[in-house]
Amino acid sequence: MPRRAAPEPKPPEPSTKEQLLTAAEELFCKVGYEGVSAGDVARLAGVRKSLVFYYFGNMAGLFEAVLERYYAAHTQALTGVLSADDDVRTRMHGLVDAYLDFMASHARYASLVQAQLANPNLHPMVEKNFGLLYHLVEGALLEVAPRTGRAASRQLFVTVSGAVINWCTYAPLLSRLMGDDLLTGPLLEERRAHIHWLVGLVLDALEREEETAAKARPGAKLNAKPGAKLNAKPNAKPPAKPRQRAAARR
Amino acid sequence: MPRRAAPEPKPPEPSTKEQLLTAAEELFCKVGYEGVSAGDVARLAGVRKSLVFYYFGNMAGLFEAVLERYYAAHTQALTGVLSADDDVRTRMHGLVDAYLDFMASHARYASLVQAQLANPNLHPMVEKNFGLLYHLVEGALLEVAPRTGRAASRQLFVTVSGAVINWCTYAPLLSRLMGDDLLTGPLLEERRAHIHWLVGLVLDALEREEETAAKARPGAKLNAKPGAKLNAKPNAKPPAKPRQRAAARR
DNA sequence: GAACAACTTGACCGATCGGTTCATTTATTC
DNA sequence: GAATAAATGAACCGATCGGTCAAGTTGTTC
Repeated sequence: MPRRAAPEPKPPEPSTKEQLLTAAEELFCKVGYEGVSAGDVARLAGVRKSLVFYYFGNMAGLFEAVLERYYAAHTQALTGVLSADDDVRTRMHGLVDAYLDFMASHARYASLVQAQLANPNLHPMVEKNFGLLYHLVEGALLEVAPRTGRAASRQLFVTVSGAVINWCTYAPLLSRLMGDDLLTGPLLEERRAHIHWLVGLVLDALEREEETAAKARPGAKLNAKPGAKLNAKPNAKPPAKPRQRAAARR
Repeated sequence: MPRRAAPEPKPPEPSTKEQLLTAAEELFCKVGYEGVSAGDVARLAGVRKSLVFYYFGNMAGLFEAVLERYYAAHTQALTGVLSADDDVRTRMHGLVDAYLDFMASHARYASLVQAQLANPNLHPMVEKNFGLLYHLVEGALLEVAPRTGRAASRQLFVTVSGAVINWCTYAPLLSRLMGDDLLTGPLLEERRAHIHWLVGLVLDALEREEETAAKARPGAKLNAKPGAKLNAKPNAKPPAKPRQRAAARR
């Protein structure tokens, strides 16, 4: 049986380690960290249980390796959009597209991560990556949203990220209620349109509130962030640019 | 040691069964269904492990009993608001208040339920209760929202329910990032105001779309739901009535 | 082909798991 | 206070858990 492919460049067969990672990924996503045994993982990978400990030391090491693999893809999927120098509106719509595409294609992870986020003593790697995402997005939102109040940037973060991730975590259940798959085809596109619509409504309202606040304030007051302007038309469709990746998928 | 209070009306001390239920509730919420052993539950309740099986048969029975207890409170918390004959706007704002109050005070459950919802082979009791909530809320939303499209009632359901529940499931992590508790005090009230604001934005937009659609359609077209009107002023603050419970808390 | 490292196997360990069994205690009823 | 049923404690079971270990196989390098 072929089971090795260390430095040979020709046959890129998955190594035993990768097979274990893939099997662990599937099981962790299906039943959570607890509830998965080393024997389960090894059986699904078609190897012996002891190899789990040979490659990863213990179950926690295996879990970390799976998380590491996931967050590498996760970070790579979002960094481009978040670091672009477009205006906030474009960046937000781009983030929605990138985040939704990534979560829809890694839907099983969504449940795993959300279960971890709810865990009171969660893994430091999860906390680190979530905090990174939080500060990036909330920081971008601060350009157009106040720090506190009903439209606070932290509130928008939870709402928008939840709008993306909950669609994916509820997918197995909702697909049964709606009679079609939520993560591909028209229902995913409907979700995409919904979140873009919602983000547009919110940004429009923020722009209106900023305008009335500017009208009420005579001179140059020092409280609000200066020059924070949305440079796209109110509730216009998201610019065509970030849609290209979305159109490629599906 | 006092450990029984079957038909005696005088001392309402918690029975052993109730002590086990409470202990199980706490542990299930903390580490999920998997990851909790019968010995753990019994130890926390201060009784022997065999009593778990004496009262509940097996671990699955214990889990069902905990879920049953939870969904009874959950249903009772929402039925009043959902069955009221107020207009849709009032019902939606009332639902937000009731749901947010319930989830904030049962925050540990939020994680448990969300982890269950993400489970591909979830418990029938969870599916039943979620489906019930879905059909109730989505049905109410159908009075003002279309069945499909970017503003579909099903889309609004996921967005709004996620806006409530994610605040509670992310609470342990976000509280660390924000430096204050998310589930009590000003941050909870900020969340409440945010969701009400968001719901107002959405209902206003739906009203506007309905108006322009009615203008574009000359006679009495047969496609849309007739007489579906929001009978409150656009983006007015939610009526004072449903706030009383919210004001009573904290 | 000897030496070596990387990889793999299968047997094994103590601990804990869900669950059972049974004797004992407790409260209730007559 | 005897009888009875509910409630409880303690020991126990087979299975499985995470993890270890020594021996074996395989490919690489001289």
